[in-house]
Amino acid sequence: MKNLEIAKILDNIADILELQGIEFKPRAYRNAARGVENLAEDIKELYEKGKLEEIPGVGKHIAEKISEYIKTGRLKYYNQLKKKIKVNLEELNLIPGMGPKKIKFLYEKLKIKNIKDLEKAIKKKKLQKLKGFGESTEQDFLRGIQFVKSRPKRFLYAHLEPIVKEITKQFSKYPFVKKIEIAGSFRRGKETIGDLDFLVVSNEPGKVMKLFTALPDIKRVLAKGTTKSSVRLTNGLQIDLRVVKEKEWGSALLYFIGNKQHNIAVRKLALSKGYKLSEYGLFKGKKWVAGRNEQDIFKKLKLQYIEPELRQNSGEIEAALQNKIPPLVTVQNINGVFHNHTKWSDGSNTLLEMAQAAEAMKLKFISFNDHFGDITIANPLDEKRLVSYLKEIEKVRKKVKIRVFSGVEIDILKNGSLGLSVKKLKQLDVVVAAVHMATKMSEKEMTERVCRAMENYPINILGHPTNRLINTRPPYQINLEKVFQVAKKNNVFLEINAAPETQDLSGEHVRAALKVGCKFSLGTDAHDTQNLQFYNLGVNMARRGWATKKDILNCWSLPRIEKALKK
DNA sequence: GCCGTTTTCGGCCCGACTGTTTTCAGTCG
Repeated sequence: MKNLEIAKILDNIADILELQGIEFKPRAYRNAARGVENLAEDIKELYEKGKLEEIPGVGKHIAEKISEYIKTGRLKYYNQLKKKIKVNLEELNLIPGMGPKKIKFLYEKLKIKNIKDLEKAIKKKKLQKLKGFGESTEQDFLRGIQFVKSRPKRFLYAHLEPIVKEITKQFSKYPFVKKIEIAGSFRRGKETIGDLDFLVVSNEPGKVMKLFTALPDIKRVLAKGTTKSSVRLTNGLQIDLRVVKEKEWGSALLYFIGNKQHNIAVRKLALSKGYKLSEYGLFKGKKWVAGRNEQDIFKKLKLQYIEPELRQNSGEIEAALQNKIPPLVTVQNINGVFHNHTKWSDGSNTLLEMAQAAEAMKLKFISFNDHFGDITIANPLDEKRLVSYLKEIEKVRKKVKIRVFSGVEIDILKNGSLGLSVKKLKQLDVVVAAVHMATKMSEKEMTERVCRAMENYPINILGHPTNRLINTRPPYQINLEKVFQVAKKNNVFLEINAAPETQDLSGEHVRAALKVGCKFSLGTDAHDTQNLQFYNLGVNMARRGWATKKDILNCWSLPRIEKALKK
């Protein structure tokens, strides 16, 4: 898919136009970039159908440019723009506090083209002599350069969850903190988080600011205002906190949860209905009409309530206008978890310990799927050990009150076959099949490999369908559209793998698969008892993909699950 | 360059914070 590639080019064009001081056009290109980015389908298909102008933000001229790029692999307009500018925009833009105006000014005055030039100029104290710049600007940029060079990757949701809970708990203790909630991408349940955004209601914002800027592990206070401050922790994490009045809570939450594109779209909708929306409330002229809670604002705008996970301006507003937002699956809907490992392969707890942990978590079932096959690094089961494994599971069943499913996570081999016969696979409750090795195939080969397995073996669940590892390993090349269709046809549940660094399928993929009519299974892929708790991450992905409890196997009743697993 | 329940022309989300100023431009979210 060229979607992201094209979105990036449109963004770059916007950057260059902005640098040239052109107004509004950059915004048009950015809107188009967001439209392309949010597409659920391959842009090439739209191009072939002549439907590029149906993309939000794409009109006649941008459609022509996209066509040219798809057709020829090049874009004249973009190349000409790039020739005109001499600076490394992308690089300089990364520095906090550096924007198009300053980049242009610094190039005109000091011929600064990139970070290296900037560093040199600062060392020679050249910047502070310029109008509008000073010594502290120099220091800010220097720190910014350091930050860019040692830039932390985006944080995993699971790694920030304890910090979010701790800060919320600590702040709630103080009587001057009436309310505190997390907003931003964390609240939207994204798999990775850039920074944390907290929202607080208090009559004494000064005290809150003081408390906030005195958090432990702060490396630097980035901004300290009367109602809004930012800090950076020693681990590189930025945290923003804003204090609002009780009356503004709803409008502020809406604003702070975002995302930005969603906010802009809602504000535009408000405008079209004669209102003005900001973090301070919904206004008719100068009159405040709503803002105490989010529901009031949605009601005034004649919108169905939109769950935070859906807020990214990818159709949720249109759906809410027609009351078509489905009831999203919740953590409480999850009755049990699939795809768990034990000491029998590469896990670190016994079958019994894992089952007891699941029972203690009030789950109604657990499914054991230790590795089977050639993945030697994971100490896989073979046919002989599988017999003992199943006997052991039988013993565990007598010691816990929850349903214990037997099964394996079996490798999908290079040619699309599995290392166990159809007959033996049918004796297992739950067969998870997944690709683990020989992952560097072409898209066509990989797609055929996975589809062939689903067509020829009694597979219940296709494990981690793209095999990505966030921040570490890209997904393998595979035509998911095709995989979804074959999965649907063969009644294979698609896994939403909930392991913190996996979270595969992603929300976007879940949504695409739902459109095909697929069903899902939430797998914890736990390798110890601690990891069992992370099924909420899978729920995040499911919710971001618009899934309801009807779409997720884990939410069904046990008799219905057993029936669905029959091969 | 895009878009339309007042518009095919004339708008384009909105406000806080910072640094360098003395009233504001630039950046950020």
